[in-house]
Amino acid sequence: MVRVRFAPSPTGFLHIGSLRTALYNFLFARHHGGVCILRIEDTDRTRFVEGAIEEQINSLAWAGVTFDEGPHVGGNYGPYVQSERFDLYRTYGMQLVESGHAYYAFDTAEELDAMRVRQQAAGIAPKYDRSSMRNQYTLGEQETQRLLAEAAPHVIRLKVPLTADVRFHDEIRGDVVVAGREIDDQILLKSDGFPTYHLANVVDDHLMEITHVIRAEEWLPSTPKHVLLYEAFGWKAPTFAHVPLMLNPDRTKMSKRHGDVMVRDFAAKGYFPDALVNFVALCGWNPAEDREIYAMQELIDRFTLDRVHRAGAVFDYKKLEWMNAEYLRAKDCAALANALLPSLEAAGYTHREPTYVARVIELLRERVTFLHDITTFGDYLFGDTLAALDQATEASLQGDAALRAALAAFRDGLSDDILADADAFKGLAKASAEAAGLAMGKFMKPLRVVVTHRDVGADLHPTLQLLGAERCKSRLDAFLS
RNA sequence: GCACCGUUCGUCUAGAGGUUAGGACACCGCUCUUUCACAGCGGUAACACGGGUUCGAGUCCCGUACGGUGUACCA
Repeated sequence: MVRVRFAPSPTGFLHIGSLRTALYNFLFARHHGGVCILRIEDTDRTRFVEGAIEEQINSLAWAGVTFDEGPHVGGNYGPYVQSERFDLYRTYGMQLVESGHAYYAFDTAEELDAMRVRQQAAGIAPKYDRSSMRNQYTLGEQETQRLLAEAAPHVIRLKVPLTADVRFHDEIRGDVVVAGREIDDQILLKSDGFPTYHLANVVDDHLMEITHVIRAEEWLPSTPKHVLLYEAFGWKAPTFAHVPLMLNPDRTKMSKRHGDVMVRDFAAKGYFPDALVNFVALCGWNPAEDREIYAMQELIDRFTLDRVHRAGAVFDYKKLEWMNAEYLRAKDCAALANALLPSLEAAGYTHREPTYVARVIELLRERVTFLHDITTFGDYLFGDTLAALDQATEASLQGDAALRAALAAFRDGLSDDILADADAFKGLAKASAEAAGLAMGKFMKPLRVVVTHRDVGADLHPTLQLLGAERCKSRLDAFLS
């Protein structure tokens, strides 16, 4: 049985990169009929943000990523919040001390800083120096016990075997080998008693029977420590898969400075969740087909780890926009109308009967990226108070006698019957223009401007048809008067 | 600095020794459209570099360069 987990820390909103990691876990689990687990990694109390857990779960749910086990749904492997598993980590950490795989260290932050400064000055890699710092080995058993007895602040560190290489297989990157001498004696239990990520994730992944650890590439360098921990405990390590990072245009780790990066930002901007999921799924993975649009179930059917790309992927906002527009064009207009209704009401528009709104959407959606664009793009269809025309345009239109004559003739001939028939509409427009000695091009454009106060929009005939003869006439009258 | 990972059009990618190196976004044309868009058609544009291995290398090996990540009592 495949069991995977997405393990965010509650330090803020859900990052788009985290969404993708969660999505890959979700797709992998569903593809294999396995279990997808949400685990909260809140072992750093200083970075905890109130409400972040709920916020992240909401973003995930919005995107359609759901969990079979987690703090919000329960499960047989709980609790799913690490701070509620506090005692567990101490127990396992001590087990390692007893078996000789970990040890006590008493160094202060200042002493550690000094050590690093020394090492950098000497041109060597900053790494805990087990033989010169204040720890169980340098202090001796007696002194260690004495310090512990008087409750001196201390941490538990992993005793990394210096001689052997650590090797593991990554499903995406292949075999990875790191020399033991390169690996730091990582702190396992902090002086506040909380575990570090490294201890907690290994203990929990084992206890929760996680089979595949699918996480971001930034974890690759610390994976050897985790492998060492599994070995020290005598546990079988899960299969690792480190997915590539999502990048800024300058190829650094995706961050705020280059645009929106939080899932809620994308939602607020008007992206459809299925479009965002579709896009993000294809950012670093693809099923090798000549198509781009995939529904969630289609992603599930196709998702495999061996098709995850190895290099980081620059996040292309332009392509995301294109994809959102694709979804906008494909969705059911009645449903879209329902979704648009609240903002139409908020904007105070008068014409917002659902079937009418659906027809407006049908007419205009080919021209916009977001559903809410239609609110402003089609304002002349929803309301009868038109956007102000700029002075120069107004003046030149008003000053054109031939145009006024043509518009008047058009106005007089207009009826819903005429609008119901494309040929009849065209005939009327043509007759009106010609009678005033106007070329069609000199008539149709101004007609659009006068009726909609905009120079771009959908085809004029269906637009006027949607408006109805009455509303068209009153706008023409307003101009002519 | 050191460790690890990576490198195919501007971007996302296909490619698992023999391809005119394919698709998508973006960009540029043309067609359609009495507007803008959509759509259709067409175009510009890539195997980082150097050595091997091989009859043959984008594909395999080794270097180099460049980039990223990591290097915390953060995850």
